[in-house]
Amino acid sequence: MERALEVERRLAHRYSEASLALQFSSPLQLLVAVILSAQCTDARVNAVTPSLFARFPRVTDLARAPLDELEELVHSTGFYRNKAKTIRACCADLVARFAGDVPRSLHDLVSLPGVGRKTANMVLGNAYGIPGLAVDTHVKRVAGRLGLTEGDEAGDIERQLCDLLPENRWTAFSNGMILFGREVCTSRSPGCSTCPLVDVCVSA
DNA sequence: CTCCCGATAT
DNA sequence: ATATCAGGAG
Repeated sequence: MERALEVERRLAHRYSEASLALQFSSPLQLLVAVILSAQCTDARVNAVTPSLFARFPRVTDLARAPLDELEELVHSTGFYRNKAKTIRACCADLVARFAGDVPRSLHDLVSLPGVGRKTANMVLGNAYGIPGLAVDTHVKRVAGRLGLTEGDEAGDIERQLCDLLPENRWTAFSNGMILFGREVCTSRSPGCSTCPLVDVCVSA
């Protein structure tokens, strides 16, 4: 399947190597930002994280943060009760089991409350430079339309895509697919008229 | 499979 | 009005 490599090459040309719309300045901040990004735009997350991290700068602060205060700070991202609870529980777990550090393995990351494969791979790739291919709603949709993957299950799609690409391209690929899915191949409209991938797409 | 849930584009 | 948004837990 040469098409996957061609798609990756064009996405890499279109976007810078580690292009990510979420703002963060540490692995912990990225972890929290990705938890907040569930069913929410990155712009909305970026609007709340500065005040969140100003109020609770350290992992120990987040681990002991009053729930109602946390809920208020993340309210506009939706699912705010779950997210507040999850962030606090996750940070408490980081303190209890990992000396307050964000782990560098998929196994450990996924063991944290509120952290699934998508969040774990995002942190591995973008905070640590460890190969990780995050499959979110955009990657799932765009890869399916391009004809790179079959099926609808995220874990399945992750495996298929990882098989098609070298490890050192996994993170850039998923970052690029996500931005591309936001800008061009959106859920509402594939945008084929201005798509730079029409010639390698089975759905165009 | 359902629930969590506000903000935005269409 | 409604579909969708960098998901994960029970």
